[in-house]
Amino acid sequence: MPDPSNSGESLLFLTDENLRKGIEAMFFAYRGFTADPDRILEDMDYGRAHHRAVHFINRSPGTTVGNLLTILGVTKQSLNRVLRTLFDDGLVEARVGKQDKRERHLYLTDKGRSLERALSDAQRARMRAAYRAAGPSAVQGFRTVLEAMMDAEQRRQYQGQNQGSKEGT
Amino acid sequence: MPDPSNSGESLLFLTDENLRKGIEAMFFAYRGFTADPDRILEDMDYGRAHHRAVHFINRSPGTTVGNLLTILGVTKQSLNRVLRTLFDDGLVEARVGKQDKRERHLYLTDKGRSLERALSDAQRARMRAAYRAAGPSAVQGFRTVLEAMMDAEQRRQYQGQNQGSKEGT
DNA sequence: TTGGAATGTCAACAAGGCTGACGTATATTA
DNA sequence: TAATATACGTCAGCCTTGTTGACATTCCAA
Repeated sequence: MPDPSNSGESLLFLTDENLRKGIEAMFFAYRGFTADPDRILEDMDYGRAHHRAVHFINRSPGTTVGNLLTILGVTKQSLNRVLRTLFDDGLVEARVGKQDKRERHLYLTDKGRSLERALSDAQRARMRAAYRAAGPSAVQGFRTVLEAMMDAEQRRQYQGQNQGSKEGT
Repeated sequence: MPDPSNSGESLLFLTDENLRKGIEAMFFAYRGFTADPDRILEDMDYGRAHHRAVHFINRSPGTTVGNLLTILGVTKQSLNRVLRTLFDDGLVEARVGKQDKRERHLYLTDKGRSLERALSDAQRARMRAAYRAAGPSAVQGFRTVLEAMMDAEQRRQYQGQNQGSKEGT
């Protein structure tokens, strides 16, 4: 809660001009945000889609294909194309579920972990530089605004790992 | 400058875990950020690329094709495909430069302005809600971190409109 | 046992990136 | 003035990553 006491006083930060600035900040910053991993990826034969898959499999080892579909918000056909190349290249392995044998639980292999490491090192380096330059309280604000910008569904994914449907692994 | 006085004390905000959270926040928030305009666009035959073009032409009326290429960071072939449909549909018009007749200066038509308005209204509404929920100081931090996350080149575009090469219009 | 869920896969398509090559004004410079 | 460089457009072809639709398999649960 942002302090509703100053009604009319400092609502200046809601100016259209300020909002436009925020919009462009998102646009330009997102470019920077993806630039470093993109450079690494284009040397291999991978793209951003592979990065996302690898990231979330690393975050929640043993997650199912269905979970991943929900998080990434793409169709299974699209995800499957990406996963297949990751299987073929030995970066990800799928184990048939013990309880439910229809499910495939996804894990990074050593090779997969090492790619993940390379990608996230690069991305974290930029994030760390930005955090350091901005300072802790700015970071706090950064996270607060981004969180408020998400759809409710995404916010749940972001905050709780996941809660609604199924518990990964 | 973030206050270098607390060395070692509150550097906790630079944790890998915190950075990972920031990374995912960017990912999920960007989805929300583009969701509303995307919904409008898919009803017409346009995509995000059209949105970006329209946005920046609106921001800097009379900007040249070359300027737009720099800002958007795409190839002229890619931009041209988008611009052509915008011309054909009467959303954007190009005027031959007075000083340099090789240049085309881009302007939104009334129709273009009305699409731009619809798109940016939607996007601003979400941004406004996020800003309001987060409060002014969070917004300050949000902008600071995003700015620090940009490449130097993009930061120049973001801050000064543009300075290095050519003055738009 | 039967319906539906979870998954995989084939095929076709579209948007929007990219490269390379070429053409045409127009400007600038030697 | 002639040569070169710039701004822009366009044709052709390629790639990634998204989409829909259809269909098969396996398995859970009522």
